[in-house]
Amino acid sequence: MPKTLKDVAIRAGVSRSAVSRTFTDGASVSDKMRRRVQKAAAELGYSPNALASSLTTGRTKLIGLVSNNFHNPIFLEVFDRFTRALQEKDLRPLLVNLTDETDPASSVRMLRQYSVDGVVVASSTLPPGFSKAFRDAGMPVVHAFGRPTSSPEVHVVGIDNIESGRMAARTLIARGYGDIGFLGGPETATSTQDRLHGFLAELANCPDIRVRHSFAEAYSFEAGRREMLRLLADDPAQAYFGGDDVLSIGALSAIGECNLTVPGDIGIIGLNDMEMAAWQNINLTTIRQPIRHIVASSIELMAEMLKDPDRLPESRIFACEIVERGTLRPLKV
Amino acid sequence: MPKTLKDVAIRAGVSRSAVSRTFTDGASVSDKMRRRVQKAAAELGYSPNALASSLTTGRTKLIGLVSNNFHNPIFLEVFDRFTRALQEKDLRPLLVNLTDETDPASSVRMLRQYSVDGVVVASSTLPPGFSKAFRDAGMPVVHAFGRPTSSPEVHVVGIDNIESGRMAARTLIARGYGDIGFLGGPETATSTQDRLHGFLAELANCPDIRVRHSFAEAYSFEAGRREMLRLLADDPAQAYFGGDDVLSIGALSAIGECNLTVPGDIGIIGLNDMEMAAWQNINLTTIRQPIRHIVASSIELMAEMLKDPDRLPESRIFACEIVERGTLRPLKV
DNA sequence: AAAATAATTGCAACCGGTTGCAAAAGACTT
DNA sequence: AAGTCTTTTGCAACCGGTTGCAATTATTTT
Repeated sequence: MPKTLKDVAIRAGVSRSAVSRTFTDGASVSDKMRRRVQKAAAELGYSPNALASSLTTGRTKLIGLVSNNFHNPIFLEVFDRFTRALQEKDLRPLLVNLTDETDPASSVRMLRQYSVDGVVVASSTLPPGFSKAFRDAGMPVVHAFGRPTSSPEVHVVGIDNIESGRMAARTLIARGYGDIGFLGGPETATSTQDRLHGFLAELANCPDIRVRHSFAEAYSFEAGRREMLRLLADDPAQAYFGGDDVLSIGALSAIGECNLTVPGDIGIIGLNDMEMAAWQNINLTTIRQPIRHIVASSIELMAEMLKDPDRLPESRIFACEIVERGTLRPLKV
Repeated sequence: MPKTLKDVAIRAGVSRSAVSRTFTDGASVSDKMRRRVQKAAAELGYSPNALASSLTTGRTKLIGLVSNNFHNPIFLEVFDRFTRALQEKDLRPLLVNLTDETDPASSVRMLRQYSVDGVVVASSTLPPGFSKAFRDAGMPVVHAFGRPTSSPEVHVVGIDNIESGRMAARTLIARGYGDIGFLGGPETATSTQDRLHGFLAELANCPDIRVRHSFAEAYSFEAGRREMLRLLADDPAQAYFGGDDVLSIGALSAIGECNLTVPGDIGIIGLNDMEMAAWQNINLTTIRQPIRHIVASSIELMAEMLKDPDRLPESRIFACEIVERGTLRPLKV
């Protein structure tokens, strides 16, 4: 049913190459020819088949967007930004939802079958080896929200989680808390590990502050809530650094359920600054992760890779900042 | 770099057709041949190019997943379900984020260029004509969360919004509210219109109940909050049917900001029953939209269309149910 | 106005697969 | 062992485009 190059060529009474050329920019076509072809194409309602052309050009403009974070509301923002950024660059997101069952090899195979031009992995919980699998299969990869290192094996864009852990610790120290907890996300996530590491390192200078840490099973409301309930049942700390915002909101809920107040009885600081954190009935003090910059930079990097696939892997690190709201006691003066 | 059919053929010492046949099921190949080819393929790390094959078979297994709801957290659940359901059926979601700027024609063109096998439109706010544009371009379409009608022009899967409006009204009546408001989503959305219609129809039987209605600009926290603040500033009703859950949560926030209590001073009932509605610190009474069934049914329908593209358009309507939580006063006994 | 140069066009091969058809190979009869 | 019926295999054309190359046409130069 859909019209082809040939149909247009016949209608315009020219060669197929001529038609092809009017639809590929940079090709040599006279204005007269172009107009003639465009007229015929318009009459037929022709639009070129991107997949067929990919066969010869070797480019599909398809980008695999791979994530396992379909339960953290912040990722709706992330997907929104990624899809828009890709669309603006005339690229198309082929979405891959990594469930617990999917094995890495099969998603690699799948994306290869569709000859995606590149892969964006968006996750702070996937093991680092994961994105390497794509690279090893010869695809340009950018790991957004990954763990930046000084000698990265794939491109990584994200924040310095160690530093953000320190930042959280400093914030809590400055507010005079003497008994502080780290309520982390899943223990296996690099983001959790790094944040804890920085957190403890900063507090190592403060021998008079009591510090403990534990982990929730996921970056989720329910996991945060459950872990906080557990903590509350037995001698909780005065303030916690929650693994991320949604987890912290779960913790807030737990605190409320126990009829304790925030920040009166317990303080919380989250991480991400998702839209919800600013909701007036949540009003979470948090560390802002500059999502828009991370996404924009990831896509920019991807665009660079498409031009030069041999570009050396690089880490791009963005700074975080404290967003002061209502879940920590005020700064001591 | 990636290996081709030909490479495998040479390595196995057979014809290209033979290789092709071992990778298409239902083709005639002897076991001996199949094993031989598979061995060669494995040695080379070959995997067939889905796009090239789509050229001759006319099927890409690509499904356009089109939405404009990238700001409503419920859609993360929706995307999660859709992507998984598609993956299970060996279909790939090509995500299209409809922003205010994108015109329908361009997304139609885009999806045609990628020869998607079908299009799933997931939105309760898009005008009905939108999905028709895809159908007119010859693609199988399912509009999930659309407006079901008795003579649909495309397949529609969703709830009966008129009935859900009635259900909300009945619920509020049963609780003895004498002054009731409809705090709708965007006025142009079919879902808003239908819900209001049902709501008013049901209340038409109760002349002694005062009824008013107004609209928020979007199904969003901020829009709900703003509209509720406006309403609170001047003689608010006793209870409201909020356009959807996020919007209702925004309204709850506004109520809290004015130091009023829920359900003491004002009652709220939402619609959707998104995960967040069950969060203990929100605890929103709402009408559950059976998302999982809507999604599953949409994909099922899409699969049917792929088999029989001439299938007549049908509406599939799912029932909603009240989820009783803490934002309405208890039922009178 | 002829020669030299540049821009445009069509031919034909190719991208990586699939598939109808006829030839070749196997399996079964008798 | 020859003859018949199936199954398997390869050939070659095709899917809808792109592109190097040579031929053609237009433009400039002298």
